Amino acid sequence: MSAEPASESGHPLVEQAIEYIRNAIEKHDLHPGDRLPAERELAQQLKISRATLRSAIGSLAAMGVLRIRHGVGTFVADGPPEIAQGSFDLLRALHGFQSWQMFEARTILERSLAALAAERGQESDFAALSEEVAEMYATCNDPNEYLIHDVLFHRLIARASGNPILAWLMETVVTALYEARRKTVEHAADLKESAEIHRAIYRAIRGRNGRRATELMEKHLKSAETAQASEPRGPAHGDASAAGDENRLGARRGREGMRAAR
Amino acid sequence: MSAEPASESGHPLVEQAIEYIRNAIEKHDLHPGDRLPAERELAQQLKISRATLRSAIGSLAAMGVLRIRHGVGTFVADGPPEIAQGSFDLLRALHGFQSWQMFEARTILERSLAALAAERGQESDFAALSEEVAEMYATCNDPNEYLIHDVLFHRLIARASGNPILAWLMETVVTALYEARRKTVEHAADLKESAEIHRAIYRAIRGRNGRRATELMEKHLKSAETAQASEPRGPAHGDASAAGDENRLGARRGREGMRAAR
DNA sequence: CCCGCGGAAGTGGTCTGACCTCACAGGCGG
DNA sequence: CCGCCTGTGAGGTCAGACCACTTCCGCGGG
Repeated sequence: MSAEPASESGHPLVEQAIEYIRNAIEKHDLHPGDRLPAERELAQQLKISRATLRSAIGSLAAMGVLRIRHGVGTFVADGPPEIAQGSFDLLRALHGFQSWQMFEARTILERSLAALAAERGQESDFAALSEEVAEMYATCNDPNEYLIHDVLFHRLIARASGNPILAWLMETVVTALYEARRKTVEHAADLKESAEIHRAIYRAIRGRNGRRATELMEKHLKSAETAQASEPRGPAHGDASAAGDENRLGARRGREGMRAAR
Repeated sequence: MSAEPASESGHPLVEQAIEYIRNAIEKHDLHPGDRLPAERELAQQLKISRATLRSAIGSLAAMGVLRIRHGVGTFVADGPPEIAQGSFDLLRALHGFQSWQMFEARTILERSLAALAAERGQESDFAALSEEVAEMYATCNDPNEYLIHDVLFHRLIARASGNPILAWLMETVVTALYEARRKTVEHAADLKESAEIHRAIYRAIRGRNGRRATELMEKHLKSAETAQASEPRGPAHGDASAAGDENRLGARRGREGMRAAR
């Protein structure tokens, strides 16, 4: 191992460019949501070709640090640290992550998240949680709709935990399971029962009973894993065309105007 | 209305290219360590320009899926999933991850890792662990050397846990703490004591005493955090609002700072 | 007066094809 | 036999042109 002196004027030009933007962000010259100068302009400023700058921007975008919008501009990522999901998928393929391993990781994370939420959750968190539970009861006849609230519920717990890092890790793992989950939920016999458990978890958290919240969460995920494991699991599924709706929850990032706290 | 640019599937060309490589990997047409065709060649195969292909490769490299070696070629990443490290650093800067949050995340992960290692570790794992402990004792007078074995020790536990996903998550978090850790260890008064704890953890794991391993690991990380926190280091940004609310939900409008530092 | 369509402006996306740098391997001379 | 040296082929950078997408503003019709 070495020290990677590539900090300032490293050799690869593209790395210098990355470093430049990186510094601008770390130095708070750029904040989440800000727009970068146009490529042509920035390239001229940095005295590098647009192609090179483009590589740098592309890499940062791949890392989830920047968000590029064709015809609009390049922005510093803000909102939910929804990142590296593609990365995780690839890693799974490369290193052969197993399904049970993902569930295990998820369980460990969510278990802790639940405990922390019980410990540090605010009233506002509880209120939001409660609302999601209600939504789940209301949609147990609509698997797809139900799943949305399910995901939201877990995400709210993560937020209530007060630890964005853990929340991010969970999100990363969960995202990889999302696809499969959608299929599982389709066949799920009783979403009603699932809603019950979520409600129990909610109550444990609101009651600041960390231990119980942990246990319930473990139980919940355990059954979820079992349910999914029993699925016939289609191997290849080239995903061809079908209905590629690609519904990414909460990914939409608008400007201040929108958003209904619903 | 003459001839369609022949863009059938996906939208952005670069994404198509990524998808192509991605599929090749997921379909096991490419395995870790393999070398991709030369850029010029591959570009011609995919019927896209080299620049576009280059973007795709760059993104995948940024995600840690590919490794580029100037003058040699582009390879599919193999070995240790050392990835997205830069990503995490940036995220930290972007979302203001706190030090205690990183420690908390790390503790939760390592605690579980230790328990799993105690449960599923193989003799070979124990042997390696034992060896690292010995090395730690042998190097307690050389902080930098000691740290290496320290890291190795934790990594071995992660491996012994049998869950590469958790191991990867831990690695991601730990990497971000590495820099700071190196400084902490410099001032560490008694690495001897630290070695003792590691040994205790090792014994608990080998004895398949998951609970004890968990407790010891927690204790160990707790003291590590304390040690680091006591460091004078830290500009201690007196960032206004001291009230416990680091969550900035306030929308920020298109500012556009950042000019060339020449 | 209001609505809507169309074009201008600006930004990212792609292409071309040339040239540079770096690694590596093999040849030639010492 | 060793070592410099050059050739080959890979990635890295560059320049400038053109395409595609968004947004916005103004003109004309309702």
